[in-house]
Amino acid sequence: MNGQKVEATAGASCGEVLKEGLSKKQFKNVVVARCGETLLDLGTSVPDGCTVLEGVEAGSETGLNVIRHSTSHLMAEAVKKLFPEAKVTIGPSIKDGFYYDFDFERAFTPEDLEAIEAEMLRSVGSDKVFTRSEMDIDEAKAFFTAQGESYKLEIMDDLGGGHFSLYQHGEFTDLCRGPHVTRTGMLKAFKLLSVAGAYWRGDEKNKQLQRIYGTAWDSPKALKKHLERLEEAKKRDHRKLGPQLDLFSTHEDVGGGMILWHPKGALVRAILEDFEKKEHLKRGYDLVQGPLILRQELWEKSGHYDNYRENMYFTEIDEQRYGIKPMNCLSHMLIYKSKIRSYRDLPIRYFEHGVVHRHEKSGVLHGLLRVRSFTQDDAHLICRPDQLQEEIIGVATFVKDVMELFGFEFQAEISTRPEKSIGSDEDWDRATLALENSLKAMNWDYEINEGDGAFYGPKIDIIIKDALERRWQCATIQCDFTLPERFDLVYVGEDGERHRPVMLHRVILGSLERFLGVLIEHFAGAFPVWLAPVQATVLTVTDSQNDFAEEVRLVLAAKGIRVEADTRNEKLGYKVREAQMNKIPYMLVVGDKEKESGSVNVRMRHGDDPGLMSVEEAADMIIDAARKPFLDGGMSYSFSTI
RNA sequence: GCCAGGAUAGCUCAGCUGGUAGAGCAGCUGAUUCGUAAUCAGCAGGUCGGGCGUUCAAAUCGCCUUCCUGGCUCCA
Repeated sequence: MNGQKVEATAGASCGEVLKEGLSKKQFKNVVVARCGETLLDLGTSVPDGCTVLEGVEAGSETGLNVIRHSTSHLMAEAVKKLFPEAKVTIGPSIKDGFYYDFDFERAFTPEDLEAIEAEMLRSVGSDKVFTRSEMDIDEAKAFFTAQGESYKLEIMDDLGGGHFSLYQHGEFTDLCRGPHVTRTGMLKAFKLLSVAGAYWRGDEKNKQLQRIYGTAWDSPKALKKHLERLEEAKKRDHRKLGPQLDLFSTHEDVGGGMILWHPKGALVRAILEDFEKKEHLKRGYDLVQGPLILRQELWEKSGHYDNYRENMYFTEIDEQRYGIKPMNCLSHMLIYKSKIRSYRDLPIRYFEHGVVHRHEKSGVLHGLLRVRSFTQDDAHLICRPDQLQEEIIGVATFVKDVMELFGFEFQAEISTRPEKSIGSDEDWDRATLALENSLKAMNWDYEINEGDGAFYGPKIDIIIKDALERRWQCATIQCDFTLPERFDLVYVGEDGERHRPVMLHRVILGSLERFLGVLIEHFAGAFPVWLAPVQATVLTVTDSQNDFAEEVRLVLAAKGIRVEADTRNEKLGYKVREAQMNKIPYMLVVGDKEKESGSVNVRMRHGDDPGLMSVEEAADMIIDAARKPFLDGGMSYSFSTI
């Protein structure tokens, strides 16, 4: 750890060696040892040939993983003690904590969790030692058969191999790779959080187990901080802030996954849509618009009927079946097909804010982030194969410009061919390569998700995170060589022959609903000035300034600023508080002094106080603030209600 | 869809083991004319998510259903 040299006697344990080489304080903080890439229990003897042995600190990422994993064993011990009939399955460490899945007849209740936690604390109090042992497969099988732990037998069959390691502390022994902390006394900062159903091996067809989630840290202080962070994130939750700021609501009678947009929320949407329409036109897209329902035959032809029928809404009238669109591509292709296209016409880029309906399973609905009716900023790019890469780069650049405008960090993932898919291997390879090359040309980092592509082609997904660090896909760029085939899209080439174009599906914000949900959390409801539904509010001190306030309001409104005047018979502090809670960027206070001099006293929502200025100056300041984010990115945009 | 938990006034919540509802804020009315996060007083507001049942009696117990929440599975 400190580069100290220690003469180790043969067969000495990692713990003994580290104790020698480290100060008492340092050693106390060590949970496991590391030799090269290998993690070792402190009780394990130093392996032959290991020349550099490091101590892994409790607070490090690796250290926390070990603590969380050990805490999951601690929990399993407590569960087995309280509920001996429960069968254990798996219990890994995860981000910020751990879980363990149990097969148990009855559901665990919140009271059970309390009891389990109390039992865990008792085990910590008796400071039991974690010991590792090894068994060959027959021995191990006999052991777990005797314990009645059938899931462990299944796991061993899966893993194969002749030897298994087991970890025991107190009465509880688990099949486990390790490593673990040395004593239960080292686990002192954890909390059980929730119970949830989880399928054995993540497969819907298997039995549903009960998963208990918990969080664990290296110190009570770190635990407390984490719990506070969760509280903080809850305050930013768009499901709380949205209705609070009067942006949207839902209603039981409307149905699950359906959003009602109130005036302020609808205004924010309108601004976003207006910005996007203008930006698309600048970047060589055409605006198009298709109908909400299309005949079922069309969905059969596209393959959606076969692949996604169970997620589509249908309706019938005059003995004609219609599908409510879950995607916008069909209309766009039919627009393309409305006349003969030359190679000179390509690329063609059709853009639409398309409202789509998808019957998402009831359990997945989640605020604005997963709904059944939403608007996509959808485009279809139809191009020659030689233009494919350039088009992908164009879209990726567009995505980057927009994400930077909002200040989002994002991750890119490429998804390759899934099992259930159509098209030739050659097409898939070519398209996947084009996606990869484009991201390389953009200098983006990306991960590869093998087999995660759409059934008709590979894709790039852009992932952003919500307040609780849950990941949501927004932008996506998908290659498609199936639909051009099925719909017989063609263009006439230089050679006078008919050729097959390539199609890209892509969205930038993705679902406007989802994007707004993430935006609300990202800004904690305090939208940037250009998006704020109300940009300024004029606050009077007493009603003798009401006339002047109305004058000020009219001056700003005439310049296109979204402004209100609060002339209610309330004290100034009351009005300031309310404006602040509504996250209105500018408060323009007018009292007798301001009325006299034709000025306003400006206060900003985060407490900044630019002070006294003329009405004109205030208007310019607001307009500049609204334009700034675009100028920074080399774009320009203004939304005006006049 | 599956497992679990929940729904009481516009909002946040109280209402013990059944005796047919209560607070604060918001709203309305009045007083107050006030300088940067809550002025005071009064008034009004709920078929306790919906339906069925048990009971002399249901917000409270049981069943069904809608919606929400935490996960799992899924996400063209």
